[in-house]
Amino acid sequence: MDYQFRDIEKRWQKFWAENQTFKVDNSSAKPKYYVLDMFPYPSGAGLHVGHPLGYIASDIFARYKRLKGFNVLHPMGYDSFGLPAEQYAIQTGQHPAITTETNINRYREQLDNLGFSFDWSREVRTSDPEYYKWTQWIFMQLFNSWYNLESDKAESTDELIRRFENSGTKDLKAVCDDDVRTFSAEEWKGLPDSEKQSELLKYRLTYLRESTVNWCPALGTVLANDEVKDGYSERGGYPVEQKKMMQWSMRITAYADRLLQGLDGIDWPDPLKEMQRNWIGKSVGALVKFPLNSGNAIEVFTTRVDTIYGTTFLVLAPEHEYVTGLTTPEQEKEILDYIDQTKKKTELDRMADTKTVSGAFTGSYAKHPITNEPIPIWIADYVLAGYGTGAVMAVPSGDQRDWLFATKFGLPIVAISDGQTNLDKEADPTKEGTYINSGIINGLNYKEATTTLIAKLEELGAGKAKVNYRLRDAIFGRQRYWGEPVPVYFKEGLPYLIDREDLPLVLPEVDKYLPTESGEPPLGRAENWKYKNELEYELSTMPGWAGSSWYWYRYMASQDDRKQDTFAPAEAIAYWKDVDLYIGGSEHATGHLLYSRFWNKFLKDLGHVVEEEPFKKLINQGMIQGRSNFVYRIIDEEGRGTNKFVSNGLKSQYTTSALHVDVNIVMNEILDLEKFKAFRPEFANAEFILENGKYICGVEVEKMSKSKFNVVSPDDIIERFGADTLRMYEMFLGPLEQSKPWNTNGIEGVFKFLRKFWKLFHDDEFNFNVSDEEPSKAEFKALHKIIRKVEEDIERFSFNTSVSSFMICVNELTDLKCNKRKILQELVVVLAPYAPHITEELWSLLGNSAGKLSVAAYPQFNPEYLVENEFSYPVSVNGKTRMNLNISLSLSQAEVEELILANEDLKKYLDGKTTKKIIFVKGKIINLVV
RNA sequence: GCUCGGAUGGUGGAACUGGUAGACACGCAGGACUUAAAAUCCUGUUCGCCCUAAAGCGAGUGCGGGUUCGAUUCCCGCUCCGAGUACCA
Repeated sequence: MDYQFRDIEKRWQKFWAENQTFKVDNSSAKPKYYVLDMFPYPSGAGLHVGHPLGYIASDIFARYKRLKGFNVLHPMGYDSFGLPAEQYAIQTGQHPAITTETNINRYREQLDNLGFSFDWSREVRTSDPEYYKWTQWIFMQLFNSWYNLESDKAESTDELIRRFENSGTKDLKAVCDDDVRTFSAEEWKGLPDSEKQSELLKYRLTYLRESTVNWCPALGTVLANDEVKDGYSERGGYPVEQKKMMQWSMRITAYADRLLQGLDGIDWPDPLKEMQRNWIGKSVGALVKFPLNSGNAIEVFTTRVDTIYGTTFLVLAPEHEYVTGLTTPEQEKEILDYIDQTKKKTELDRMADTKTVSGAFTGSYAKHPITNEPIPIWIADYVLAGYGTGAVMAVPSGDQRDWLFATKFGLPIVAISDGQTNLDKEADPTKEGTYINSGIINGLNYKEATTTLIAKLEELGAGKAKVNYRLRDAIFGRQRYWGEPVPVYFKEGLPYLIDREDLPLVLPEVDKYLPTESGEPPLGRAENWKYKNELEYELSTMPGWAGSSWYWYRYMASQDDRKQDTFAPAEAIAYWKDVDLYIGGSEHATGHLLYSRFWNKFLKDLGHVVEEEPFKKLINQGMIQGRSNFVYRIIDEEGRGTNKFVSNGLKSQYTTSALHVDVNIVMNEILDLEKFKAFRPEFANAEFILENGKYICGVEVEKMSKSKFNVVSPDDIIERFGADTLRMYEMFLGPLEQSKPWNTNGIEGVFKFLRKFWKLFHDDEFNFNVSDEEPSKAEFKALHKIIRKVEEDIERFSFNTSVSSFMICVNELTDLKCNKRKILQELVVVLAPYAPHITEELWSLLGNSAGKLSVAAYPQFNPEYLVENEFSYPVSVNGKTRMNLNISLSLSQAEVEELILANEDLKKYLDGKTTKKIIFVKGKIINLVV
């Protein structure tokens, strides 16, 4: 029979499901390998052809590793809490759980059609109470932990309380809020319980605090920094403003340094690591206090404490809390005007306008901490309230922004190093040279000066070394419905954890998915929803990233394991350890991938998991963009659309308007006219101006979306060509990491390849016909070339080149008319990860036991079949290739040279010149230098 | 501005540590089979010049330089495209 892909694929998908072919055990004599995909949010639109790209790659890799003798964990699940289902619920009143369930079923069907080797018995859904029970449990662990800087890890708050009881805050080194109190053991013991609790909250790794947050009025919720892009919400694109609110936060800053350190040891793409480094934004410097007459001091952060003698003014952010107190009556109008002016600027204005220098003088002075000289205090919007201390010491000779400011306002610019040049034109931040005009550091170099100054400032009590991070603690509450309830209740205004036995705290039913009339989050609508029937629960839910920050551990728990009272049994974690290969998009660089590393480190500190980093190797698959097709409708003189359409190549002769046309009725830019008339019935009688008898469409790359008619569904492709073709074609498109527009042109090449492959096993009448004869040398060579090539390609994730190589191999075997079992059976195994259905079918036709292909042994590469004793050398003269010569590979350089110089054909290229030198690289090239 | 990535035929792309640039596939052109179409198969296909053809000559991997016997690959300078990020003190 001809290659009946529809029948073959359905049959094997059913077989795998019924036999649980890909179910994996938590113990095995084989080495483990964990291949993970970033799990999808099940959106209502279903999968388009771009989504499975990464899944196909990971599935090929997982199947390959199985053949290579690994026990492979390859699971899939759904990140099923999130905004779209809730927005839909607001519009329609339908419970998000129902929408989510429908979408998941649709996703599952589409994924199944692609023939993935997932172990579905381990599926997770973040919105399932049996799953989010453990998300809540982790939240409780964070609540009950603090970060001990001495041991450099998280520890239980019980331990902290014990310390307070024994020695108060003496010698305590902890990551905590700025406003913690110092107290003795006695003082601690004397505190009322409520004050103890409110003090402890300042140390907890998840805490409630009044802070400035990103508030999105349209979504009615706060957002984390990574959910805001250019002042708009990432989801929906609504404006975001700053607002002070009481909010749950995660003390991720405690892990800033470990998050940075950990990047060095993991195999991730460099751009992604760089993004995380920038996001964490570590800068090493010093905190310096400039005393005020009032007895207070202005604290600044600087990375260049060595330039302190060059400080000629201080600049505060307009929002700085001291501004009002420092403004003198004479300057009051100017300052108020300036603050007013900056307030009017939106975030976007401020970003766009970085050229204009502006500011205002407060009229007050601070004292230089070392020289005691008066330093004028200015305000300017180039200093940001949210970074460092919101104040800087301005050193115009060393910092370009300070230089511009000083030049504009006529403030002095003092050189501080003999290495500085051109100070009349610009600042010179050099660290070369020795210091001048710099008191105690005159004559010293950069390193000496820094050490000396820090020691001096510490002695004076005026400063200390300090590492500053750009990373902020992550806001953890969302004023939304469709998320995990926070397992917290309130008593006298203070938060307390619910009992562990009460987990999961199930999301209550509400009448509407909107805030209450008094502005409370939707959970405020739940009736009779009280802890122990009397105490208020927290009404915020957790953000989208909560459930995805630990999900890879839940996959380690088998269905049986999930009956136990743990998120994953210790033995399972000890066996699977971490993810060996993680494939997903780079858009999660500063969100999911950072939070996951944070929670992983935290769970490691508490001894629940074994590895410091969760994802050993990570690959970002490229985004598949849409590729839109257009038809051109001719516009008449009155500007109205006519019933005529002109082909792309002739459109310049007319006035036209471009209309999107469904890409699925266009092949190689040629429009199927009959299908077009069916697609747009109002143009059923349209006339078409053709070129060469064809209507050629225009092309543009855009985002894939329904409104642009450029969505290509995997279901349609599978119906026409089969899943094996789709899998191989997606790989064939180009390097995995590269973004590219989807283009179905060319898929037939892959389909033809699979048919050709099928034909190797069949005679002209399509009878199965495989011979047991001994293969020829050429046949062995073709096979072993592909064995080696595919192995090399998979190891370096170059899937597109292996598809080409398969084509070459099958072309060669077709030319050789090879139908030898010894060759074909091994080829079936090598191709199996890419095209699992057709290979399963042929594997069983070859008489092997059904379904065992996925654990067959990967063929052993034998280099002997590739040994050549002759090579056709390109012979070039002065680097220009002139001819090819077959020469035995056993000859020495001297023998080859002799042969070359004796060659008559070559003489005409030498043009009578003498050969100066012969370059001979064995098996590569011969080059004559004349 | 800074950081990172990229630029190769009509198209997607290949060339892994410097060694025959354009593999593989699409498209296109021509041909075979067929009453015809579809399917399949065969031939050609970087560009330019010369040419009935065979063959030959020249240019060629964004641009300009450099290193080298030899550069798509390494170095320096630039242009354009994409991503991230931003008065970060």
